[in-house]
Amino acid sequence: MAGLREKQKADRTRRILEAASRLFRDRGYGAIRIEDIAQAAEVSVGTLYNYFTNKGDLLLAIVSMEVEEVLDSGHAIVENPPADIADALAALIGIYYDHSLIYLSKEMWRTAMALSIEAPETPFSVRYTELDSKLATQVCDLIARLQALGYARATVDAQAMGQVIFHNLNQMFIEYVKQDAMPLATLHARTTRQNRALAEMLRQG
Amino acid sequence: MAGLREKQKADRTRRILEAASRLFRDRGYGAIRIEDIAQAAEVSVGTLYNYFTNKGDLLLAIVSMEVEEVLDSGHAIVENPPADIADALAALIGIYYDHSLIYLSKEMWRTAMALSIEAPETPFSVRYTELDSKLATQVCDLIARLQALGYARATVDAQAMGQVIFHNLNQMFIEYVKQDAMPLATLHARTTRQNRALAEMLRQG
DNA sequence: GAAAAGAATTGAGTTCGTTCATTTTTGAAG
DNA sequence: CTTCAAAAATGAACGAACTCAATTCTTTTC
Repeated sequence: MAGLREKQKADRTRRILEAASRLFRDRGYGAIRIEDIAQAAEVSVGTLYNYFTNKGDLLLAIVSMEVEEVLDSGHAIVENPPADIADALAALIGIYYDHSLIYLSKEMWRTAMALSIEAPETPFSVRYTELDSKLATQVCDLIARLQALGYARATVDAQAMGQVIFHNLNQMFIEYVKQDAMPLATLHARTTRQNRALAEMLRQG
Repeated sequence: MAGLREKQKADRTRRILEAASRLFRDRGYGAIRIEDIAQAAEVSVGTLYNYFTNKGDLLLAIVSMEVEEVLDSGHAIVENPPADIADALAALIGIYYDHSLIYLSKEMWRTAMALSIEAPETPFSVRYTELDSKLATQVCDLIARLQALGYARATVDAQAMGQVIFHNLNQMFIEYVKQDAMPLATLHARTTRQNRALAEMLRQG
């Protein structure tokens, strides 16, 4: 099972991902050539293409790892949400937004989101879209949980509202990464205003 | 004012836009080379680059014309909206969605939206983002109008809600163009469900 | 342990978007 | 009408992503 071939394959994958991750972050996705990554990972250009379908898919593999972490972190909030709807949304969205720029630059996010729209059939584009869909489900789960706990009106369509809230926070994040000058605080402030409007309507009573 | 130089410039711009529009639509954005467009428009490759910063910006110029039309059409709905909130939203969004594939293919939309995220500083990317922002404002105006007419609760933040609704319909449209197989009817059905949930909470009483 | 099969690596070659030094065209001045 | 300067057009050259025929490395078989 763990023959030489398997081991080498895993090792090369790791080296490529590490090299690409560091180079993209330090010098920018656009400034890095495939040859640079191949050299840093000590493989040939052709080999790199045996492991990832193209430059963009390599980026999406890196970004997907980040989204997986965020998805994990969000779980705790859904399990045990703050009693107020606005607070609960703020807590979950805070996790999403605050993790975002720890390992990835705005340019990397821009490129990744652009690619997931432009080339949605690529392996890691499919993966990224799946993860996005799971994030949406997580927001839906939060709304349902708030309803179950009696913090939100039970009559509203939790799934529909969860999707709306997720699509909004997603689009707000896109606007944020589109403007290099925009600070994270502005993103938080704007999203909070929108979620307050939604929370007021969702609240019991 | 209308010297030979001006006339030739306008004529070349028109020829380039027409050629690109037709070729992108008929054979796909990705399948068309800059040289193909230049040949069809009877200019050199270099000249094409004097008129548009790059291939993507040329596409965004074409898409922007489409968005301008949609924005115009939407105006009438805002001025004179149906009395029910869900109906009013359906009417406006129907205009947006139904116009979308008359002149543009899904691939063109995918590429255009991807580019507006990936390269937001390019001239027609800026233009496209402005138009998007005007569409958002149009939705906000509709909500405010419904409030003024007494069809929607006056206590909710019309601007925040308008943005949320717009971001949702935008994201739904992205999901639609990402899947070549998805019919327009599915997009309508899904969005209608979400808007129904929102409309119920927005309704007076 | 040698040999054959098959899997994976390699880098030179191809393609296409983009640039830029040169040439051509236009409009203004005398 | 001629001359000159500025604006615009041109296409050959460049750079980078991606491909593929030839080669090298693993594993399996006898």
